[in-house]
Amino acid sequence: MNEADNLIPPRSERRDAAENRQRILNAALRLFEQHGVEQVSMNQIATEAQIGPGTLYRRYRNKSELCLDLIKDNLVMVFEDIEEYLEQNRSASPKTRLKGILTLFIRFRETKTQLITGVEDTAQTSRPKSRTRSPLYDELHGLIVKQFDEITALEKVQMNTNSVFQADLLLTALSSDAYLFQRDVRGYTPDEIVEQLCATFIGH
Amino acid sequence: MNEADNLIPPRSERRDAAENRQRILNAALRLFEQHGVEQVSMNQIATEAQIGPGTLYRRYRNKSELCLDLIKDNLVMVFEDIEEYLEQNRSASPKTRLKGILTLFIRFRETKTQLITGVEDTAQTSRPKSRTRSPLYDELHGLIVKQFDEITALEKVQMNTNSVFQADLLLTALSSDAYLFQRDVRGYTPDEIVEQLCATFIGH
DNA sequence: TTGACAAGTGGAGATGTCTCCGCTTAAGAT
DNA sequence: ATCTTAAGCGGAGACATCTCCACTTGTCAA
Repeated sequence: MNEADNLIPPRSERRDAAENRQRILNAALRLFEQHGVEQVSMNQIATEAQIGPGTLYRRYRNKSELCLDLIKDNLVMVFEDIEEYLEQNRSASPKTRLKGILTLFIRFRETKTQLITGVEDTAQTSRPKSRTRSPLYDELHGLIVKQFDEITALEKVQMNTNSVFQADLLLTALSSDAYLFQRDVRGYTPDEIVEQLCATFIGH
Repeated sequence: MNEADNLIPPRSERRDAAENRQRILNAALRLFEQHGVEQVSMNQIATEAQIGPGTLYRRYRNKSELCLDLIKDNLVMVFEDIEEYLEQNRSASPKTRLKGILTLFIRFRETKTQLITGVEDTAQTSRPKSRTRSPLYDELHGLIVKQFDEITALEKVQMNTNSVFQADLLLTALSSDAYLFQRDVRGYTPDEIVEQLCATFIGH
């Protein structure tokens, strides 16, 4: 069960609905593990969960949302880890702390590569033009902006670069597309990618 | 007709095949203009061109390839423009030239936004895992790497950043996803984006 | 011309996404 | 217990991508 869900809606979930939710999650987990996230269709998940396609789509508008639900808990944990790290390294330089954040995030990324790619794949037909990013994106973005701002404040030199822009750029480098390209085609290890990113965004 | 095509294959195209190619291109152009690239399906294009779906897919494995064919000529022109620009600014600093390249490319990008997005959308089912990039990508990438290398050579300070990595990063910022996010959500103008990119990759 | 055959065609159909809507059922009110 | 009702269900079906393969047609050599 997902405790983060019942915070906003005061109305409780119907018992049968809750059961179906579990069936879906279990079925998806099973199929993803067996065949890989990309290879599994919403149809298969519905069949495996023994529900109709309509029921599946009522809860998750597409595979992307389903994947997100499957890593939501882990995502929350990562942010807690990062928060804790920042707590314990309050005295460290912002540059060090930024590197710490990146390392933590990429470590997580590596453990959930397939699901994260699944989350980002919103190649669906009915598009509300998701030009906008998720709240999760915004949270990580905010953390990074903060580090950039502290770096800028520390060094007298007035950077004429915008922290928000830089953070966006840094985060697109962590998207599945860009990240896996660097790792699998360019052949960098995760640590080397962190290294390169730090070198790019915070000189030497 | 597309003169760039007949360079490699010595075997000529059958007459009826050439005609169908034209029908496809014309139909696609018409429908794209009328409804927008995203809204048009391969089926619609086949119908409009009065050919079977199989014939369409024989020539273009997906909409992405079709879009690429539709801008290939323009793409070649952009590279010629860039080449010419570099020619005429041989004496300028590499930083200036890099900015020139970016400006030229983004200007082109703005004129073909929809088609470029269409090219990048490879959300198809049969994936040979297109982790690799196109030759077009590689060409632009090479140009940018060259500028970076010249910048590094000029300044005594040994950058511990890899030009290849930096060029990749710069180019992901020019992908539809990232670029349109900056333009439409963050609200930057094309020129401001160039400005930010320059500020990020080549200090002040 | 004609024959052979590679190249090309088209549409049926497998599979997938996603919606619509009539039917069912859990849950609070009476 | 029963009634009401909104939440939930599920499958038919619209529409999309993409493949397969029996059939057709240009093209080239003889």
